[in-house]
Amino acid sequence: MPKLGMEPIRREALVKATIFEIGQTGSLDVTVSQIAKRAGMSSALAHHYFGSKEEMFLAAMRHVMTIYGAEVRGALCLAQSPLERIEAILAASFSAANFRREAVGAWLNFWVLAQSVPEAKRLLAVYQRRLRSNLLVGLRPLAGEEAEAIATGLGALIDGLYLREVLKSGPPDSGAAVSVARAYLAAQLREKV
Amino acid sequence: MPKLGMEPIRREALVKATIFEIGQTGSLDVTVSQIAKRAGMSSALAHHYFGSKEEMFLAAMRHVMTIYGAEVRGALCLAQSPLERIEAILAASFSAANFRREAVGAWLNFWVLAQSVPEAKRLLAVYQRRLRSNLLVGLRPLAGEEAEAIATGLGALIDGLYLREVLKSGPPDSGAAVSVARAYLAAQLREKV
DNA sequence: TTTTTTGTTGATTGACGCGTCAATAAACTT
DNA sequence: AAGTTTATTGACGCGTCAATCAACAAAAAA
Repeated sequence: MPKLGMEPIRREALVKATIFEIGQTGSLDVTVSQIAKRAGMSSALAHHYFGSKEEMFLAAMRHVMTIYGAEVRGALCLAQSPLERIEAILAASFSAANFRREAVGAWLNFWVLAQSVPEAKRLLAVYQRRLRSNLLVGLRPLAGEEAEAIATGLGALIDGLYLREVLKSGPPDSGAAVSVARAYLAAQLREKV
Repeated sequence: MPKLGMEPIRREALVKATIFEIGQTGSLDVTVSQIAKRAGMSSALAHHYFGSKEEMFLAAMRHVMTIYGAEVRGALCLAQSPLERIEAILAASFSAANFRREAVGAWLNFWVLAQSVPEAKRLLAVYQRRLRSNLLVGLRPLAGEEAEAIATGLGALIDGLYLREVLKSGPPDSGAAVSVARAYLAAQLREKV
């Protein structure tokens, strides 16, 4: 009994199922049938809405990055000072949400995907530019001309800390990651004076 | 025309071919036939020497990490001072060898593999402990008790910088990566005084 | 010399996956 | 009422792939 206007619903369900299955498997080795089943439809329908599996992956990637972007924006709008802005970004980057199996699987696999799929690389570049720009808004009042260099380091440090927390055995410790990032920042800023 | 003592030769050829193909494809989506062909033998022989594809991946991973370990050791034995030790590690981490397609593909995909294959996770943990320990030898004379914390940050920063250099479009700039790491170090050490 | 061990492969198996297509049916349009 | 668009799926073609096996070749051991 086909109801009209299913497209957005189906697409969203497929995107979420894609992310879930990637997280579950830990790799991009998921079948369209798996995804479709999880989303409650036939694989043919999945192909109807997204032309190919790759399109599903890219849509999932956009979704993950959109969510992360929204989290950061949400945290930023409460920030009152430059330092609070940076703290907000750190908190969002190491939030529990980002350490869920699905998010972890998504990020790690998107890094891999970026190697062979230009569009995936483009999306990652967008994410990095946004993060950098957000950091700079907070850093410029604190560090002036050195803000650029500090932002470069801090951005990389965030990714590296994330990677470490995610790959170590045992539950990730976001507090520790934030502390290290804070220490980096403190050292770089103190140098200013 | 079977010659004796082929096992080590075949295994090495397969390991190198595995790394090459992963780098070429940019993913773990390589077939045993591809690998075997590249290594100049039939896929059946590949299965004969390694029981399964996963074993090939793990052997390849060990190989990549062994190479990297050797590079670091080689650079370290020339180091005369604590600071030179750290510089040596940085140079090795961002060496041209590590930015080859094959090395990049290997590292990124091993991070993904670690999600689902415990042995892969274990190997990565070994690598991280070794890096940390190497850093500490250099850091302790310079930073005393704070060495541990600095090593944690520096280790993560190295991974993060590597990731950034690798994922950006255009050729990687190892000089830039080393500069950022050096700046981090300088800031953390100056704080001491 | 016979036997065993080691090296090697073509062919095969059994399974699985992506993407397509024809067919069905409900909802809108005219 | 007839036609069009949207939603939906079962079946399937065509290809792929990991792993196995039987069989053959050459060196080593007995």
